[in-house]
Amino acid sequence: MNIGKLAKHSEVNLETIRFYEREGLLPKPPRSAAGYRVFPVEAVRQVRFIKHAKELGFSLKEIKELLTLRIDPGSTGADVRKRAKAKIADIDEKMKILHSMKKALTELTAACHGKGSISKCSILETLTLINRKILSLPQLEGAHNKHRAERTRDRRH
Amino acid sequence: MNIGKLAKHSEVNLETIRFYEREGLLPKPPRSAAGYRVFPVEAVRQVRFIKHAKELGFSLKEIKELLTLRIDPGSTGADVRKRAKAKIADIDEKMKILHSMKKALTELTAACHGKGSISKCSILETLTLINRKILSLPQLEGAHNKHRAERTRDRRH
DNA sequence: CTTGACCTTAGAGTGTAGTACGGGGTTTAT
DNA sequence: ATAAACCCCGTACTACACTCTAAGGTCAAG
Repeated sequence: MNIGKLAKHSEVNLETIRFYEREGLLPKPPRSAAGYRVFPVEAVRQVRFIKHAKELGFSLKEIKELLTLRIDPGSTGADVRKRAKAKIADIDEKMKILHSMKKALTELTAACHGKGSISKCSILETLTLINRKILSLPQLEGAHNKHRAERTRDRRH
Repeated sequence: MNIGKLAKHSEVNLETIRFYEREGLLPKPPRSAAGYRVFPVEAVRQVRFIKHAKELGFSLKEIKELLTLRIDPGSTGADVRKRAKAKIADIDEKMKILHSMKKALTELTAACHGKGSISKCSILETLTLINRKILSLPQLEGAHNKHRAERTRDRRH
């Protein structure tokens, strides 16, 4: 498969393939006699993986780390497991946040059901309720904060 | 709360707050007599929401859409529900992909457990197995495709 | 044996999302 | 009353991730 076909099948721009190759996210493919890149079928899967990971907010640097998770000279199985577990933790964190967003949106659709109170039809209202539980908003240590006399009266500009 | 405190509590750069305000992701806050922005406590939640959504690969444009999901003059409850449901579908899609990535990583750690075959200790190997099932890789319409004259210029992203 | 769709490279340009800088005014502590 | 630590605005700069252009070589069809 040459580069154009790979780009089409993995649904990215052709230049993106070359860019990923330069950046080390794709292995350098063998070349035909004329110098054309010749990709194996698996390349489609790999490009799609990169694409999906990007859509989930992973940077190319992180994705590269993910893709190079393997036993190389210098890394042990234990090391690979450790790094994989760190990535799994990242993923769990993302899932938790997605879950809370979904919950907020679901409650939003319920709240907005026809004749519900208008003021409840904002995701911010819902978030205020949901996030308090899920997104661990610390209490802003407000109580013992003396030097904040809120004296915003009369001062010329 | 003024801008510095908000930035600190929401764990973003101070300039980012001003940037979000300019971009319409944060409502313009009232000002003190001296012209200082005075934010309500809820602003912390909103900035954190933006931050989290970004980490999940939502663009600022999408986040703005999420934040403005509410009944305004010109949008009905049904409309809000429709848009919320579209966002929920986006979230479900992200969750599905996260799930497959997690599965790949989990199987990877299992495969690499000590004395497993070295060649199995690559996420790419695992992905090859997993994605076939989950990430709907179409069959590349067979090797019998000698003649493909279909024109497909450009893609939207 | 030409046409047009493919491929090559180097390098320039774009869009998104911040981040920093300069030159000033304000607030608070000593 | 002066310094430190805030804040204001506008503009400029950066990093990242592409995306395009220019100038040319390759390949299959007609």
